[in-house]
Amino acid sequence: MHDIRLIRDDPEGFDAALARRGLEPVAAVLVALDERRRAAQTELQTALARRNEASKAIGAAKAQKHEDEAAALMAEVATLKERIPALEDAAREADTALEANLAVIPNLPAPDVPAGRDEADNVQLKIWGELPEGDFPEHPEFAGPLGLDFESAAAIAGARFAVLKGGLARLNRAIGQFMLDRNVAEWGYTEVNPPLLVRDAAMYGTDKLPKFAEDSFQTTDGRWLIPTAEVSLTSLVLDQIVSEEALPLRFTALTPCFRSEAGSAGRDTKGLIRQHQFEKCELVSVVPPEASEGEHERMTRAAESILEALDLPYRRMLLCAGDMGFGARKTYDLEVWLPGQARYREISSCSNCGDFQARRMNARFRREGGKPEFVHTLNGSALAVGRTLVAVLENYQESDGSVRIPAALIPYMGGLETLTPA
RNA sequence: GGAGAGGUGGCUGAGUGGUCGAAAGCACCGCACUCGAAAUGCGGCGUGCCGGCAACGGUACCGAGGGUUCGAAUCCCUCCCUCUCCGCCA
Repeated sequence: MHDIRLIRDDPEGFDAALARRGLEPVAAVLVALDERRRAAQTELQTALARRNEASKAIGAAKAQKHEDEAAALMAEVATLKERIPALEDAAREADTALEANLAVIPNLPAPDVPAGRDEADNVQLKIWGELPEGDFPEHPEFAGPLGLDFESAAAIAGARFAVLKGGLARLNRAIGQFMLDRNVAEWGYTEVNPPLLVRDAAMYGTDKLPKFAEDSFQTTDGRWLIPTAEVSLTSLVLDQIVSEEALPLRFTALTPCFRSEAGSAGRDTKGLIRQHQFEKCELVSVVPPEASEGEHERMTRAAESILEALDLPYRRMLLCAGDMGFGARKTYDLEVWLPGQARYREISSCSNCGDFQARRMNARFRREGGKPEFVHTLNGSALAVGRTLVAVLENYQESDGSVRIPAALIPYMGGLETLTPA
């Protein structure tokens, strides 16, 4: 959510920043809505002020038994009363219109984010690890005998679900546990076990509503299945004023995530890359404004360090303005090398949202003796478990159909060093 | 699921429909006293929005949304949440 006052002060700058995302100018419309809103509010407040003043006078007149005076004032207020409901409606309507228009405008890109339309304009910032040489099969081609079962999943739940069995199921669990432990022990995040079903307010605050309702699943009682633990974790500060000393807040959670994948029909239909349900280990940081850039680097390093610990080749991409998510002002994507596809695929996305989400959810902090200020929020995956499983399978596969277990995961596998086909 | 109680400022907790943004206490800040501190005394101490260079003024907010009234923290309705007891349940 944007601060209308900033748009009012610099409409050209606002539109210029939106243009870097490839969006049309909207400042003029917003400023006009804001002028209408303020005019309506001022008119309403003037009427209310007179009503309040007269009502007090009525009380005073009655106390002194000046019934004629009271009756005259009551007649005046009666005429005001006819106007006030219409003024209230106008003010509320103008307010709602501005709010609705603001709520669907994405965050502005940070100054150091490159302009661009889509992923073709993203910038590779670093590359890590050695790529394996040769041709390798994709995981669906060899993971069946290891316990990957799409047929059962289709029968039970439909397309874009998977059943993992035996050692593969354990490997998936090992990956998640490993990540969660690292985020806590190495990077100081607080482990959280959050609700997976949330209210509208949590979805709205983390900018999943109103624009992306069709991307998530909703329960019959109106709650939402979280599309990412970012929603639950960031909402821990919803409507809060935290003390400055409490910051930074760093939360991590390993949760299932649910996505309808509306609009991705035909994409990634094979394998575990794009599922309706997957696990992800999420990082969320809540910091003072001046700390968010540094925190963004730190968070991204936390995610990278997991790939390094698993010895998975990856690269870090700086997303261009047009490829960033709705709430982000700057995003790094980590892309892991998948030998089966012979390309890098997104496995983590770390975003600095600035005060964009904080405004939507009214999340603030107070400096010593100061007024409340909006916090900055950040979120990142460290990492997506399902895609990490794919990366491990494809990078650690052997020609005999077995898969070696990365050294860091062996303790989590009860000492098992290799997955062998059934 | 059934029955009941309740949601007031950072916290505790008052509040007969009018002068209530709201007593009092705690916490916090400033000042006085003190060599310093404690204790004590005095003063201050919510947030959003609108207007204003500012001082300041207006308005809204006592869980949320409606309603009654000249006027609502207070009366009425709906919803949300918390707690207690019973039932059910991993």
